[in-house]
Amino acid sequence: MSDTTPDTVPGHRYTAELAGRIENRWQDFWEANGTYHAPNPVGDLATGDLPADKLFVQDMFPYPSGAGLHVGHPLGFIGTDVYARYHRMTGRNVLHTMGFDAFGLPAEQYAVQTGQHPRVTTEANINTYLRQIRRLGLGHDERRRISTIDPGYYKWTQWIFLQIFNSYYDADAGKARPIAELEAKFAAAGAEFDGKTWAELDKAARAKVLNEHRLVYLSEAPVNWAPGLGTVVSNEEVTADGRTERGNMPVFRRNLRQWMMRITAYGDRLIDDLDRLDWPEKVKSMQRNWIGRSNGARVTFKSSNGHNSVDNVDDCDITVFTTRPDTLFGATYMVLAPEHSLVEALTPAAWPEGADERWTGGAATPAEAVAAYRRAASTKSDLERQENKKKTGVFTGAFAVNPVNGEQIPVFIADYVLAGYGTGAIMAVPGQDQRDWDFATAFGLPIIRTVDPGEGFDGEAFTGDGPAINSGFLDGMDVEEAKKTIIAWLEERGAGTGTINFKLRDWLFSRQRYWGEPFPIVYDEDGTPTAVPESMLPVELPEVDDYSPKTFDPTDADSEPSPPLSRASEWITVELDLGDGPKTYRRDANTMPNWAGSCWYQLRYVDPTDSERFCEPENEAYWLGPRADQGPNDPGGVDLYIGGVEHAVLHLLYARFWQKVLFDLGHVSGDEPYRRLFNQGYIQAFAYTDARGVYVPAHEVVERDGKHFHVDPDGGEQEVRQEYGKMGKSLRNVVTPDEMCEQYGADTFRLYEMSMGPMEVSRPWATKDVVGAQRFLQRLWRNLVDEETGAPRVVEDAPDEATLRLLHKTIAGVHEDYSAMRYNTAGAKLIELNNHITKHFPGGAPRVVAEAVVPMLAPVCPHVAEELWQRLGHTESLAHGPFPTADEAYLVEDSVEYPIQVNGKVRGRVTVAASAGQDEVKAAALAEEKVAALVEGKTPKKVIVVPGRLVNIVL
RNA sequence: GCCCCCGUAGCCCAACAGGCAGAGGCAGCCCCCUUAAAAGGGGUCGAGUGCCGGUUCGAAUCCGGUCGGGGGCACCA
Repeated sequence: MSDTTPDTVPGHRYTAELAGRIENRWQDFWEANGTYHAPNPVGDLATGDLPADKLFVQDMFPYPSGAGLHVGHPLGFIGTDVYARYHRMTGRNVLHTMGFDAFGLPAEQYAVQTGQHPRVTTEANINTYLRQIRRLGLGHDERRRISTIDPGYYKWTQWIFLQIFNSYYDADAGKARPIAELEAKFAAAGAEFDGKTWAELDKAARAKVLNEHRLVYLSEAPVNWAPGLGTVVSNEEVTADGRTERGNMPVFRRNLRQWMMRITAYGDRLIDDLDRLDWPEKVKSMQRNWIGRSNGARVTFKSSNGHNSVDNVDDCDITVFTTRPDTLFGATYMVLAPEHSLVEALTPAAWPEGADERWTGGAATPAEAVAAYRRAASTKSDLERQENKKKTGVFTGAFAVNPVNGEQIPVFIADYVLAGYGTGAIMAVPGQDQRDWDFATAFGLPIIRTVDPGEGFDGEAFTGDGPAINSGFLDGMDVEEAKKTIIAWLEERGAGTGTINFKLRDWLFSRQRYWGEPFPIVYDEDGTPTAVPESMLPVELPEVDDYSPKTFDPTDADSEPSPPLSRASEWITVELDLGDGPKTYRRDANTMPNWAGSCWYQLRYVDPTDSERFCEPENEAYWLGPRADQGPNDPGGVDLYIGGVEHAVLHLLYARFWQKVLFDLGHVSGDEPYRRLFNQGYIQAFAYTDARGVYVPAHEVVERDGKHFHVDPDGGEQEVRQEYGKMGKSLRNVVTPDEMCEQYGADTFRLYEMSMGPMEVSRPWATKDVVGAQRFLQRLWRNLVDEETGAPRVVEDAPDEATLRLLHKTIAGVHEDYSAMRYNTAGAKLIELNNHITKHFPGGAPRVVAEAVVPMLAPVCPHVAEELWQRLGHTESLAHGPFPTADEAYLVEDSVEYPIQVNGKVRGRVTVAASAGQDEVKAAALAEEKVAALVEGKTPKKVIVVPGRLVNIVL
């Protein structure tokens, strides 16, 4: 390291130590001068001229974790910064900043452990984070920093919640509307609700009706209950193996009264509008997959059973969703999910005559069999239910009527049918569905093929296309035609309808935690939820003694959530006058999920100080509105949004949903939040385990002959095993940006990260490679500054033609690379140019070259670029340019060297004037010595001249 | 099981739209500087593009198959 031999290093060499001084100085300068302040059209931040050409660049909202940053975290931040700086230098008004998504579980859990208020630890973490990112020289508009835990911010999160609460989805118009309009419609149209008109309903009854239509509503549906966390979580937060994404706790389906957001109303638009977005295909397909739209039909099967146990016989009809209504003639039995609400009503008192032993599970009555099966299913976690692919189930004792042929078919319950998808019930067609085939085989149920699988088919269920058979009036039709025909037939008879089904379910929006936004909702004595008036926002979090929700044994499925806010007795009851005079209300004790704050933060970045509105319309339209230059279908949104792919369905789906509601209600001008999305790759790292499987510090490992050895500080050495993956404390392979800044400087670190590969690619961290970036900056520095004296060493003479050509080629290439986020190749071009300077100008760089190369370096290495710019004699910061432009005159070559291929192999080269026509090139190629020898009087079959590229002679 | 992405020097990566496989960095090697060493300087070596086949005058690039790696979804009716 440089500090070991200070006496031999020239005083003005670009060492880590000098870089550190330069970086500090410029960070202070930028901050003091508001260098990165981007003016708004109106309001507090309307400072300075407003360029028409703007760019909004955004990083995904970071959570300020207590662990601090490792070198992987800033990759995306530096990428957006380079992009922002490049565009700022070319004259655009660039909005780039960073705030914090600061509510969340880790801070709360830490608070529970230490007894410290989560705000205290969160704010400390934010300060650490800010210190770390400041050191990297990110050009953020500091005035726009926001934090979701700030009451000035979450006031508006609550306000948006109320907008959604006070809306319904008008399916005919295909958009959200104020709930007041629906109320007026109900009042005017004389609509009836259980035989009463709107006017006849009392307040609570009206509220109940409206609750059924609101975009945020209270629901009693089954939710994901995680006893180990003491809270419910959304479907998106449950992993495929039925555990919580955070905390890895088992999740159980429980009927609990919870807030839901009606995101399903937007299913079509959320899918269709993906086509208008400039997003990675991968993310789009993940969203399509998650939303899971499928076309099919709902078909109702009448059931005459159940009247033994329940009075209302009509209620026993079973509606199923199917994507294959064409196979209805092959439906030989039905299956309900064990949790299906009709199960009890359907179940008769006794088994029908001769019920199969396999069907009854050996139980004396259907009720016993059903109860036993339901009990068994409910104690299984989702994972267990999925793992066991062997079909289980039990007969309910009931039958239903197949509407196409009047056949009585048995009704089962089985856990291979999911309660939450479709109607929670299916018609089983074993001939065309493998799952049904498996079940039918296990239970001895009939199998009827309704699609001809063709000669020689020896499989089980046939899911392909073919002519319908055994299907009455459908026989002979292909699947597509049969579907159309049967849907029309069903609709005519009122037995079914063509329909679209979504896998997407409504968004469970309440959590039983402390550290989140309180709901701006109170309940009256009837338990009717009412919005807190806007004037009373924000509803602030109360101080409490105990931040933890009541948690339970993680496997205790029967436990009940008990949110911490419910114990804040002072806060929970409140006296309000909501129009009926002062009354006592009870506050909602839930908090919003972590995703709430990040659903709309781009809007607040735009107008962070506005106290009247969440965002002024002029500012919103300028930064986020649709733009004519983006084509006719432009949805608007952030111009470049960079983050990891892990938020593909959670945050990105929720944020799109909120944006669409705000758009429908006229609060914003664009209907998508993020026009262009880009997923950066991850920085990964090697980790090493010794013979015991214990991780050893990665920096103490050396490689020899493809083997890895851990060199103990005491001198011992042992072979270790290499793993590749994440960087993390427990893997003992963390490298921090702070260390890199200390050892090399922030500019070197930035340059190294950007040159490791293209932005989207994941790559391994290699500390030993960082020195390459440092050497380049040292060489560049040395070409412009005398290492002994610190004086500039540029020469005023005009450079030669070849140098100018290279310079302008570099300028043109660097422009392209920066716009395409190919920072690795931009860096390589600058190194190439610098190598040229080193070789040809030992006395110092020509000024014209120096004054171009420094600004070109600035987006990646802003500090050293500012420093060099100043030393070249400039007094203005480089942040807003100038950025050099290429002179076309130097880009066109006078002459071109053509490689000459004979039968595809290069055999020689000729140099001809760039203006030469194809015939001249051809003639020159054939005249070339080695080529002529090969051709030797033969007449070539073909001579291909690719202008500017090569010549290929085919013999 | 289904879907998507990626395989180029020892390593990380370039190669516009099919047209000379190499821009850049690390490591290696040689030389210079140095009493010496180093993350100081200069230079140099290095792969025929995972594998098989096809299309083409010409393939890293397009197509089919195959192997390897990564990711997403997964009883969604």
